[in-house]
Amino acid sequence: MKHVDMESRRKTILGAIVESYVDTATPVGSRAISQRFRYTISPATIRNVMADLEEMELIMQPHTSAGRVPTDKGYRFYVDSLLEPKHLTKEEESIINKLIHHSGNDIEYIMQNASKAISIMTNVVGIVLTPRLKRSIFKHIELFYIDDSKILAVIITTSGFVKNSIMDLEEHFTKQELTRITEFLNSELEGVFLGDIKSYLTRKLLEERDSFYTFLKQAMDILSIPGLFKTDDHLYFEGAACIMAHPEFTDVKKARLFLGACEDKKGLLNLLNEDMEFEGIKIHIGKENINSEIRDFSVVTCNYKVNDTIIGAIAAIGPTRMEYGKVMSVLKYISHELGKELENLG
Amino acid sequence: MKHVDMESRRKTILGAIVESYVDTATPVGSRAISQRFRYTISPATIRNVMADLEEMELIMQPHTSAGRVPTDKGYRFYVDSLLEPKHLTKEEESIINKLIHHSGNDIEYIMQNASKAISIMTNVVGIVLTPRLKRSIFKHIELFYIDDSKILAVIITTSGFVKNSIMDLEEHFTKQELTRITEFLNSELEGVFLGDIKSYLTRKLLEERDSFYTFLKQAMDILSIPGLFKTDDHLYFEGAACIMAHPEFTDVKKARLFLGACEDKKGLLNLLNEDMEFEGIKIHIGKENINSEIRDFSVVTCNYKVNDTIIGAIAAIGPTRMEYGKVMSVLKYISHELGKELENLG
DNA sequence: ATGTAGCACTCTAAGTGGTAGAGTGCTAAT
DNA sequence: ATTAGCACTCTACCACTTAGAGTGCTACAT
Repeated sequence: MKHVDMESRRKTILGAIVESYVDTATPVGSRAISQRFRYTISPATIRNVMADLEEMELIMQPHTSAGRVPTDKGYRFYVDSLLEPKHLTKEEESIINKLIHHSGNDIEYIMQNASKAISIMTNVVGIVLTPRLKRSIFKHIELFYIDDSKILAVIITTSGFVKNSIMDLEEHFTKQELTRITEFLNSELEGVFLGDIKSYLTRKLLEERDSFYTFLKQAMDILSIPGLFKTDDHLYFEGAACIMAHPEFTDVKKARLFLGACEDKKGLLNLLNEDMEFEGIKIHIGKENINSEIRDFSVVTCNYKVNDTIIGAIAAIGPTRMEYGKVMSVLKYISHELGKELENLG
Repeated sequence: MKHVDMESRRKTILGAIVESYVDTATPVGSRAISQRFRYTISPATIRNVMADLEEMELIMQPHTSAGRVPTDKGYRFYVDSLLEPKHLTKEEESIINKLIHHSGNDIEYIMQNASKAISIMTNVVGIVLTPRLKRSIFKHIELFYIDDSKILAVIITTSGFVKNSIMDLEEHFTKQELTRITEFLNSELEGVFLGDIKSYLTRKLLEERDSFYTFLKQAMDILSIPGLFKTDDHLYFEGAACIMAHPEFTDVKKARLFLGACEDKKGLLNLLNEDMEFEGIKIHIGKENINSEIRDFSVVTCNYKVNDTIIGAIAAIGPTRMEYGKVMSVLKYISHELGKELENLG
């Protein structure tokens, strides 16, 4: 038998174990792995390597005389060192394109179809986070007088999102004042991130201490209305029904836990908001998740951009036993297409 | 033993069977019912009645020597003839109030909490349909010039909802024209239902064939942009995790079916939109549902109103074995509170 | 040293048989 | 009309057995 670097063989075998387990969902035994290598390595040898891997806590046995199952740590190693990017086929890409690019101009519908696309392609639950307004760039604002105590503010971003919000004000503004404030804000804020507007104006306020002051103050009062820059923190979910086909959910308790994890909107929202900051794919495997609801499952996230600005995130959540490679490439592709579609909207 | 009208005793016993089954989820036997009546009726008598009820297809046996289970028809009879309105306790009302009235000004959040309230109070999945724009009354419109080919339209309704939509137009409008059209629409459309605007203007168009014609035509062109009056058809769901505690879902297949039913947004949307037309509670039990996805489950719906106009619907979906009385009163109460909350927003 | 065959051992999953108990329908008595 | 009694049926559960998959260890081959 060829002399192979031990370290590298361990890796290969770990990879084989992970892939086989992901595929079959049954603990994988030495024979099965040996077969995978066309019997170029005997089961006995593989058993030895497996014992090592088990010592390293990369795999474990559900019980004596069962095959091995990857641990969270095992998946982590696999994902970090062994995962090869998996390319989507033309057919797969075309399914995704159909879902994302033929959804009309309705953002709701696009988001829903994007999450559906994730779910269909990966067989786990797809999640899409609506574009974060704070990450969008100011283009235009209009303030309308509705009645004595109410103003409607409409903000348009460069990427074409529109946010409006009705505000109760104790202060009374005349139409002229509103027009002046509108004009001022439009000339002043062009190109500023919505999330930065407050600090931007505050800085301005400190610089200019002359007659301009009260005016600027008025503008700020209006803009500081809570909820004006708040995106509707909406998560789109798809695929809960089909994920129940996975053997891990034959036990209804696990199913409940999983649905609980999906309904923990706050936890997922936090995770997505955090991950969004960084470019590309992020993977959270089982106990790596801080959030207790999710600790039995894995979440893969990916941001999406509009005009090169990170503006939102998509994700997949499922059992730790998932096709990480496939999920990664699907998310990458979908985030890209979703970004393009949103650019066209704007 | 007292002589009791046969027909009425059948009813009483059917009621007892339904209630017992709803309560325990196990087929109910003659002994159990007899006990329910403090043994004033013997098990043997009850068996006779049960045989009758079975002949009438109101109850059935899962297998010989099991107790009886209500059929869809049985539930229907129960709901139509036996159900007594169940009042909510002060505590229950206060839980609901907390969820609905302390959600701030964020509609998203209110809707989500309303569906959560349904789910928590009834132990089945709660659904809330966003307010239908078409059922809202026009208050105000503003058209802005964004750039050469784009206009932003913002419509405000009397109930305080705001809808905006960016429109690509081939025709070019000057600012003056836009202002004139805006003014025209605002004076003309006050008090008209958004859903009626098109037919309203068309009628107008037929009446007035003079110089006004082109002007009116322009206005219509703008308003006929698809999606302008389209509500985001959004359904809020809550409670999928907790519903899995029901014994009907120990079989994962049933769980899958149920989640499938919940993900059939179109079907549910249709159902809610239809039911919305009629005042009050509507109940769809099992096979009464046309939609195949839902035929194993029951849906209870209730519209909600803002300023006496029906504007949306809420619902509960769960196994046919559900506490119909409780669900009805919870939906009634929540629809009322939700309406009030939305009025306050406007 | 490294790899492999053989073997005893362990544990699960699946099948079998037997029993208790819940529930029924029927009949005869009140 | 109602009910007590009884034979009958079916399930759920338990104990038991067995086949098979998989392991770890040891001794042997390279």
